[in-house]
Amino acid sequence: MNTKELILEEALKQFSQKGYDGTSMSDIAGPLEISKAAIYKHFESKQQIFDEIIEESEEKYKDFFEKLSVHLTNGGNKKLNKKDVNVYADISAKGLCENVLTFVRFSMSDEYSRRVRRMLTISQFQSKELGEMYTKRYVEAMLGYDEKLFGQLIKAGVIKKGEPKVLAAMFYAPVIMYMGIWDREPKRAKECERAIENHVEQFFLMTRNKT
Amino acid sequence: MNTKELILEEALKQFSQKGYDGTSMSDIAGPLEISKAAIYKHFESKQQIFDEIIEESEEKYKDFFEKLSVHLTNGGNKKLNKKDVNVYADISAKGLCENVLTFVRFSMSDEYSRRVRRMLTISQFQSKELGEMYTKRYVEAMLGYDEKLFGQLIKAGVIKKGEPKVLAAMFYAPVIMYMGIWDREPKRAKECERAIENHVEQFFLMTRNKT
DNA sequence: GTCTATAGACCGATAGAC
DNA sequence: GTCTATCGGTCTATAGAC
Repeated sequence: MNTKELILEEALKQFSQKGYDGTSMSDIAGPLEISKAAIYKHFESKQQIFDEIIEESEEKYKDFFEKLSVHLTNGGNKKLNKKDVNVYADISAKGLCENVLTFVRFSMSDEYSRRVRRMLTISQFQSKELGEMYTKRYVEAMLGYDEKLFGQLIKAGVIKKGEPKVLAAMFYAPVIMYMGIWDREPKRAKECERAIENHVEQFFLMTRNKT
Repeated sequence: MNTKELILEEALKQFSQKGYDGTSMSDIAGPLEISKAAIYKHFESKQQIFDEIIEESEEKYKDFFEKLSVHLTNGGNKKLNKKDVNVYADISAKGLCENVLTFVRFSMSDEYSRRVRRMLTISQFQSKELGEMYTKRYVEAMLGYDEKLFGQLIKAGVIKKGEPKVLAAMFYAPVIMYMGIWDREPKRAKECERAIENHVEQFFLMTRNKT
């Protein structure tokens, strides 16, 4: 790994722990055992380091989310005959659960994801752009995905009637909530993981139509 | 208002916007048109200002939440005969809605509450204590309250069966989620308020037993 | 309890040698 | 592309006059 990438990695680590203002150039240079001056051969300013971290994370996030959403985009564009509906819908219901659990497990175990999320959490009020980015990434992306899928599941009669948007919030918001506790209090990781699994399971028991 | 209180007020304003490290003593002294040195006649250090804000907010928070929870503590200890159950439960269901909407409206319109919540949001990873305080105040307090009430509503047969804890999360987590968007993007206030009202309404349509 | 002045440390960023 | 040395500025906090 070259020096520039090492700087980005260390800066993210520091920013996510102590925030932008709480992190000095020495804090970044120190653990890498280089001088502050060396950093300025790779970046114009401290702000530029922050900006590049955000930019890089945006690309990685998009890649991850595209892969995660593959099933939906397939299903959404396909016209189904009546025989297919139940099979497809059943897969979608299971897919929804697996999907959100995959998202949670990756988001909470991957150190890079955790650091970016922490950094954005403590920087969300720094600018309009960062606030909007936070909402899009950690709220609306999954919420919009779930909303579409719930729309399909309702049509297919797999789950009881309801507004897809409300259902999506009832399904996904508790997941965000427990991830927040998990981030703030890592010792409660197991408890939060179980709570999320239990929530996902109970949600489908409660909303699923008996057939 | 005396100088010490003015300093606490201005410091909270600054901390909630720019964070602890992003706020200097000059930032606090400037708007009050006093010198930095004057602040040190009232506080030993910048950290002490922060600590006193937290301490003061804890008291105010407890007072507010006690008042909000009055109905529950009455109902929880009272033994009800069968005739009372339906009346009481119906009041509780309405009370739950009114309760959470009162909480939301106050939390989002009161400038002091907004500032404390913003400050804690961007400080939640600074220490174990602040992280735990955030969870208790903005997640577990209401969640625990709702859980107890859902337990009663299930017993009374007002709403369909389900784990009270899961129901409480499905009810309250979307509220937190929309409050988060509201805080980050104030121009979406109306949209978030409507979303919360709609969620609360739909939730009871979906979970209520037909009698 | 307020001020001006300043100590002393640290900040982000640069100059110039190698 | 790394270093040492340093610049100009800001930081928290204090000293001492009024």
